[in-house]
Parts: sequence; structure tokens; C-alpha cells
Amino acid sequence: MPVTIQDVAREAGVSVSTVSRAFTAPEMVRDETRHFVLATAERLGYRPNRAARGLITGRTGNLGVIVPDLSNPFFPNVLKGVQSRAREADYAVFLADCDENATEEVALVQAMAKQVDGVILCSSRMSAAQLERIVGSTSLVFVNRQVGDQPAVLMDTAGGMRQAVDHLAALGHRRIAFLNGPRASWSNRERRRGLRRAARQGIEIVELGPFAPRFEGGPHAADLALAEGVTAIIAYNDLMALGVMSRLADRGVSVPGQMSVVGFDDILMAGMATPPLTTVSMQNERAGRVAVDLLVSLLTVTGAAGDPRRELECQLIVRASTAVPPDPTGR
Amino acid sequence: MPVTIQDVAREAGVSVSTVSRAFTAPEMVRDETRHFVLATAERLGYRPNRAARGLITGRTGNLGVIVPDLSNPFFPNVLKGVQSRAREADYAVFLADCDENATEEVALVQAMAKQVDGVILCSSRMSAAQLERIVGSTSLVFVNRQVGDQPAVLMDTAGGMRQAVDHLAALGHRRIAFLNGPRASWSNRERRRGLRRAARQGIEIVELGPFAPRFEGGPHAADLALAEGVTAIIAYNDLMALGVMSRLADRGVSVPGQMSVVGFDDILMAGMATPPLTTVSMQNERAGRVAVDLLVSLLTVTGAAGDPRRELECQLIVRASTAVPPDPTGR
DNA sequence: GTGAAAGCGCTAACAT
DNA sequence: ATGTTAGCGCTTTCAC
Repeated sequence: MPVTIQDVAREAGVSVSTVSRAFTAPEMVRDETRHFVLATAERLGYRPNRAARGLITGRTGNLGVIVPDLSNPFFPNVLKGVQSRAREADYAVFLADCDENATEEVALVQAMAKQVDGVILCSSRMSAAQLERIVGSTSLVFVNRQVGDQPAVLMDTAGGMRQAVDHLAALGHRRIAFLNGPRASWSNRERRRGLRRAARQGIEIVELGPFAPRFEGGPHAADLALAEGVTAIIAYNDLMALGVMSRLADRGVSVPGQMSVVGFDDILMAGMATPPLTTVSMQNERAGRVAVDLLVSLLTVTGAAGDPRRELECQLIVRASTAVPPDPTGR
Repeated sequence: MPVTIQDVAREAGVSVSTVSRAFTAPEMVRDETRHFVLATAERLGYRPNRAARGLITGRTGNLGVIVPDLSNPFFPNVLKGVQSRAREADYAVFLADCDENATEEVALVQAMAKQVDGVILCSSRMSAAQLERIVGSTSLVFVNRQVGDQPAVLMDTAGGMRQAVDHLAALGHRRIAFLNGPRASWSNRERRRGLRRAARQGIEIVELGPFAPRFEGGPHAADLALAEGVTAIIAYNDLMALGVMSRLADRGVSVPGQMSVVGFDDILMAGMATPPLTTVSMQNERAGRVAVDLLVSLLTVTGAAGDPRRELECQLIVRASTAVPPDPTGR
């Protein structure tokens, strides 16, 4: 039932090579012939079989993306970027969700390897030993994780944290809580590290948690932060921050009047962040696009060209224009 | 560099056919031989090339999913379900985002067709004429859209709406606003239809909009609803509802004290819905799983077996336990 | 139970 | 500029 290259060749009265060339090497076939062949193909509804092509060229025209959890709003945005850039570069994309499971992640890479030209690993959960096993099976690009000198797209977490702390400091805050996300999370370690570096003279950081990186993790975290007497909270991510704000509202603490809340991540790109929440945007969609660019350049360029690592700036987005400094004498 | 079936055959001292059979028809090869072959394959790190296999069997072991917009939180949840079920059934999945563009959607189906055994179309934006063009190119399963007698997974929108209206009516509401989503949206039409059917004696529905199905659409919608003097609002989706609640808070209207708000969709599954918001859960993840089951059964069963259409129940989730009836004399 | 050989749809030499 | 031929890695007759 599917239309093959043979069908087109027969119908157009030329050889299969000519049809093949009309698609893959247009300059090698006479204009007149090419037009006729292409028209015939179009009329018959012929679409080249990429799998068969890949069998011989060694390049599949596909690339894979693996994310730890699709229901974490961080990743759909990355995916969106991967998608649009991949389509522009005429790549199809395989998607897999490893469900936060590193073993599964390894298996997925191996399963994909033969069908793709490269794989983009988002916030990979793999251990060093596991990574060892897959390096070499296919081209790899990491997003949001740095591993050896592997190609990677990273966020300037430290920069984002610095912006957040500077912002809070300028508002007069002196005692700030950081609500940790999952201990095992590479992102969380990065954010803690960034925060410690950003902490300046006269600023005290109170670390709390770990908490679940979701709305549900917020309310409890808010209680603990309140008990610590901080005047500002930096949450691991926006989801948790939303949960924090919900509890603050319940307890009659006004934001940003009595408490400033900063979220990390960029789910606000989907239009979800509530105004009084200040967020550090991670530019996930952009990260997805850059990851594809990186992978494609790895695939096409023979020798290594340019830096295989890209760092993306984070951006502090202040939604609450009415922020007021807390009363420094309070407690 | 990749290990082929030839390599395994040579190493194991058997023919390629035997290796092939060891994988695809275990009962046709002597236990002893099979174990040895499998062990050798394992040792060499051999993974069958699915593309090559597909070339001859006609089945690729892949399936495709097309969504209109990944940054709409409705879809990642469906994807999550598709993913996990597909993996269980040993299918790999191609993902594409058509960016709300029907023309692009058609092109994507055609591009995928040769590489997949079937495609799952989520909330397809295609016109009837466009659908005509792709039916037959591959097996299709629709999610959240009914088109002719094509296999589909639908949500019981009407049932969800009925639950919402019953809930509000029981609380004493008599005048309810419905905030429309995009006019062109099939979901919106379904929800309106469900609402009209659910509207009972003594309940007045005020239709507003259309509004953007995002947080940003909410604030303006809230103002209009307030001006209409309703006591309850049913928003097209959770995102918009969140925007509504934000504006209500700004204007000092308490939820659910003075105004009840109901959202549609299930982004709350990601843990995002704020407590005072009541939502109608669409079970998107479940829809994804069911869609895969449907597709797989379409592919494996020769004759049509069972109903090619599944309807999923919607579920009203009341988060605000403190809801109070509005003052019926008020205005 | 196992091997040899014929392709699946396509591209890449090698002719012409 | 176009046609012929030999495979890519695999499954599947058809022999043995």
C-alpha cells in the first residue's frame, strides 16, 4: 500500500537512482527531469522511507530526548524548544520519560541509540558509572547537568541566585530562607551552591527542607520558614513557591508586604505565576533550542568546532512592583 | 561500530537465522542453542536494529503523538500516560508539537506515517477536509476530539459539567458565569454544550468571552463576571481560573466566601491548583494510557474487536471545604 | 532445529 | 546526466 521509490521510478519512466537523486542531490539531475520526477512523486503521494534511508546512510534524521518526569513543568518547556528547533532542522524526535529512574534512563538511551543520531538528556539522574556505560553508544547532549567535558547546555544558576539575593537585599531583607528541593537533585545542589556564593556580608541564609518540589511541599515549608522568623523566602521552584504563598495567605501574611517570596524555574512561561511571586526564569525553551543546535553541530561538523558547552543567562522577573522592605526591628 | 546480528552469529558459531529466531521466535530454537546465542548477544552488547526489522516486517514498533502545544499543561499529562503505557507495550514514541497549526499537523502526520505503526492525535486542530487527507496513511487514534467513527478517547465533559453545576446549585448559587476559551476549540464547544445541558431550572448561565486559555485571560474575565453580578464562575480551564482568583483577591473578593470558582482541566495533577479552587479533573494521563491501548489493539487484533471509542469519566475535585452559599438577597 | 538465500526501500559506488 | 548493481541489518521462505 505505501508508495515506494520504485513506484515513482516506474511511473515517471526513469530509474530509481534518478528519483533518489532528485531528492537527495538535486544538482545532479537535469532540471526538467527533476521537476517531472518530483511532480510524479507528489502526485503519487510518495514520502521517502527514512528508516530505509538510515539503514544505508547511517544517519536516521531522528533525535531523542529523555526527561525525568513530564509532569514536572520544567520539562515540557524544554521539549517545546527542542521540538521547534528540531523541526526547523528537519529532525523528528523520540521522547521518553524515565520516571525519575536512572536505570530506566540507561535502558532508554540504549533502546534509542540505534534509531537516533543523538540524544538530549535533560537533568539526567544517572550516576557517573551509569553515564560511563552509555557514552559512545550515541552522541549525547546534556541539559541542566554538567558531566565531565560532555557537551551541555547549562543555566547560569549562580547568576540567577545572585540577582535574587541582590533584589532581596536591596529591599532590606537580612534573613532569608532557602527551601531545598530533593537532595539528590543536581539542580538543587546547583542552586544551593549559587546561593551560598551570592550570600553577602550581612545576609543570613536559613536552609530548610528538603521538601517535595511541588505545590504540596510549600505549605509545610512556609510554616517552618515563618517559625524561623525570616522576612524572605527563596523556594526551590515555582510550584513550591505557589504552595508557600497559599499557606501565607491562609495565615494572613501578606506578600510582598510582610514576606517576599522568590520562585525558581520558569513555569510562569506558561502564564501561571501569580503576580506577587518573583521568579528566576531559567529560559527552558531556549535551552531546548540550543541543545538541538549543539547536537546538530556535533553531528554535521567533522572536527570539534567551538565550545561544546553553552551557558544560558537566568533572568529575575519581578512581578510585584509594590514590594516594600520589611521592618528591620520586627521579630 | 554498532554490533550487528552478523557479529553475534559469527561469535556464537551459528547462522544469522538462528540468532534472529532466538529473539523473535524462541520456541523454534533448541533451548541450549538459544541460551548460548542470547548470552553471546548480551556479552557483545547487541541490540536489534528496529528500523531494519521494520523494513521487512512492516511494523516499526514506534508510535507517534501530536499535540497542539506543549506549553499547555493539558498535554504533558496526556503524554505522560502515553509514555508509560507505550513503554510497557515496548513501543517507542515520536513526539511532535504542531504549534496550534492544522496545516503543520497534517504535514507532521505524513512525515511520521512511514516511521510509526500509528499516531495519536491530541485535540486535533484539523478541519474535516484535512482529516480526509490523512485517514488511511496510518492508524489513527484521537484524544479529546470526536471525528466520524474514528477510534477516539473522549472525556465525559458533559458529566463533569453536570457535577460542577450540581455542586454549585447545592451551594445555593443561581447565577453562574461561564468564561469561554477559544471559539475554535473543540473542547470549548464541548464544555459549553455540557453546561447548557447541565443547566437546570432556576439556574441562570451568563456566557462571557472568549478569553485566552491562560492565566492572563483570567483577570479581565473576572472583572466582567463581577460586573454581571454572578456568585459563581466556571472557567474554561484551571489556568484562566487561577488568573480569575488572582484578580478577585486584588479586588478583595474572598473565594469561596463571596465567589465560588470552578476550573476545568487537570493541571492540578501536577500539584498546582490552589486550594480554594474547585476543579473538574479530565484524567488526561489516563486518557494517554487508554489511547495507547486502543491503538495497540487496533494494530494487533485483525478484525475490529470491541468499541473503538472509550469515554472517560470526569471527576469533580472540591478543594475548598469551607464553601458557603452566597447571600441570595445580595446584588 | 538449523542454514542458505531472497528480499524490505533506499543510497552509493561504478558504469555508460 | 542517467542506469545498474551491490548491499545496509534484518526476517522469512524454503531446503536440508
